[in-house]
Amino acid sequence: MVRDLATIKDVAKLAGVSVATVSRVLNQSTNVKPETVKQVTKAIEALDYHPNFLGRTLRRLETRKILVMVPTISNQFYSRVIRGIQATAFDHGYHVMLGISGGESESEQQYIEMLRHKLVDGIIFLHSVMPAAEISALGGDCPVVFACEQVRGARVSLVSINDYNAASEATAFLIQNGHQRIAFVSAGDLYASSQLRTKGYQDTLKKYQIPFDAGLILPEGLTFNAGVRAAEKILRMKTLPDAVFLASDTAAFSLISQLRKAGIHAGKDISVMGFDNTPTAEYFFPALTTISQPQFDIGKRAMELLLDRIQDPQTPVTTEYLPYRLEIRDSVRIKQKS
Amino acid sequence: MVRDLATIKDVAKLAGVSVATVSRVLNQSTNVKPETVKQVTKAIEALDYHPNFLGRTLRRLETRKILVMVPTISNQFYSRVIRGIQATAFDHGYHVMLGISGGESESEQQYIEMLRHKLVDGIIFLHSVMPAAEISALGGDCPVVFACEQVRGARVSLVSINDYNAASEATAFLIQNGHQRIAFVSAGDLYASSQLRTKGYQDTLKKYQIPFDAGLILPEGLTFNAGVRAAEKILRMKTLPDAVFLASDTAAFSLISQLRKAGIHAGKDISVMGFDNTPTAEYFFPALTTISQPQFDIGKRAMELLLDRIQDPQTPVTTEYLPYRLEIRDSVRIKQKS
DNA sequence: ATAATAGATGTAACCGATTACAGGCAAGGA
DNA sequence: TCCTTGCCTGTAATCGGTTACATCTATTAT
Repeated sequence: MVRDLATIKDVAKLAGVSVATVSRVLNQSTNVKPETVKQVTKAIEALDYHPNFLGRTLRRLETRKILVMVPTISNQFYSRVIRGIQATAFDHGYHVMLGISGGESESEQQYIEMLRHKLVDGIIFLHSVMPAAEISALGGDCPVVFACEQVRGARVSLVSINDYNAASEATAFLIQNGHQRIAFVSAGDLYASSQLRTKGYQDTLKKYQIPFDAGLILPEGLTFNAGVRAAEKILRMKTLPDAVFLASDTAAFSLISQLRKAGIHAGKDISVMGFDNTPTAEYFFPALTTISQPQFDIGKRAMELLLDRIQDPQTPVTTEYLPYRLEIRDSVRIKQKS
Repeated sequence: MVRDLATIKDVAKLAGVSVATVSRVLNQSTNVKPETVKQVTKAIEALDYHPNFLGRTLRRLETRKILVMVPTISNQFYSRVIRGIQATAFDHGYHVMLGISGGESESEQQYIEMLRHKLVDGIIFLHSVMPAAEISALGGDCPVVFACEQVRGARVSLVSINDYNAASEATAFLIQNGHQRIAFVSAGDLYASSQLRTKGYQDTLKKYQIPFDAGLILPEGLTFNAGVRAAEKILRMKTLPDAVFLASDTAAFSLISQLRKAGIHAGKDISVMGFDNTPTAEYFFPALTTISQPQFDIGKRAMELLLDRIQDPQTPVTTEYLPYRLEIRDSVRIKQKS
């Protein structure tokens, strides 16, 4: 029994007024007699009437919904960012929808279409596969903000940590603690952040005059499977690296696990450095030394920037780097001072 | 520079036909001269026209979008279910939006409002805080399916594992392997699945004539923090339990970690059984013995049921239990046969 | 040759709201 | 008494589509 919802017409009829008057009551227009307001309000309650979003949006061009585009939700990293977005959105009367693109262009386009047609007021990208030019164009037309992940050369606002600096610092930390042969597992050129992290790693090696060995760079990805594959490759190396630096905690977990099966223990026989500080990192064994990103704050700030752009599309494009922190736990051997 | 999108009128004007004809071309109506189709198609391409969702939806009452309502995405458990939903949705030309309710009624209501107003064609609930009566009413009016988590007494379709049987089997497994004092960490009465698991645990103890100790039930929740709290309580017990059975892997991870800090090693000094088989479980140390749910298939099946309901709202309500599996790894001590 | 039929297209109502504009009415000023 | 003013409310256009119905033309049957 699909009971049709009451429309503004039904309310108007019951209250004995025109639809315009009902609409005025709904939108708190001033010029309505208090008596009429009461009539209409009564009718609204009697019919359990709720304004239809579509009709309203079609006119108003405002939905008070925003979309967050993520490539996947398997990576724990995103959950705290999204919480930050959501909390801030909620404070401003906005709702958050999540679009999972799977890193596929077609899927991503469909969600963007929603923005173009005002089914949502804006999008926060946690990742995108679109070319920079397209992103710049979209950002010129619609409220769009990037968080965590940038697309090189795109003219859009960004909230992130400085991936280059963070990776540099992590690498320096490893070197300062006596590690020389440092493998690096990243997502290759898929993610701009990954590229930056790779560059930070390489430049820091150079800075410390450690010869660069291309064989130590393993562009396996950021997933559990990536860590498994990386472990296989590492176990096949003639000499084991002193340390493995991975561009994601997730990959670090499975790598550590696989190495352990081969009798190599992270934190003792080999050092492992992660990236992201996902919720599991502190409970893993050994507790994962990693780069902690202010995920919640990144989300919060991204939402704030998006709200600015929704209010005034001409808001200038900005890039904000938030502070990261090296989270020292047990998976990296520390050189004893003294 | 907000460039307005082309509308159907613009296309009609450029092609020199009426909007009706353009609409017919868009919707592949048969009665259009091939020549005219070509004209219109050319105009559509020239203007880079894409039909506006809102206008269309307002008439058609169909969006080809569905919503998945989750309490949180911090729990890894959901990601594979959602992947199953998404893959199936995609195969049928549907898009998936994710609504994160945070377990809050108000937030949940807003998303339901989207369904009521046809902003989405249906909802798959992975959790709900609504009372059963309300859910039944909603299910009577709109396409709604529950997955993984049920609400007792609600008349809606459900796809899940049999939580009672699964918990019973897990408990029996612990007992058969020599565990007598078995603590149980659950979400209390918050989740129906949690209640069923608790009952399975209790009934199995009785079946094996193990005296029930209410102090061994710890309704801390399913999160990392829940595991930490449970560990604290367990460490304060006069005699340590032989095993801890937790209603979520997530809580199991942090519990194991906290116990280790106190010198108690899961799999050796104490057994730990999880529930869900999240992606991390196999890489954790010790690898987590847990109940594996067919998450992907649950999602897939839920989406299929939802599609049935979207096509024909009168489709009878069903409950489908999918097979679970006890995933035996290293966190539970096994009694040696022989 | 005429009527019936099918095919192609246009007209206009409609979905559910918002809002510019106009009209009605009462109060106040000349 | 008549006109102006302001408050309240209704009419109708509009947003961007879809679609029932009407219209017109060309084809076929009789």
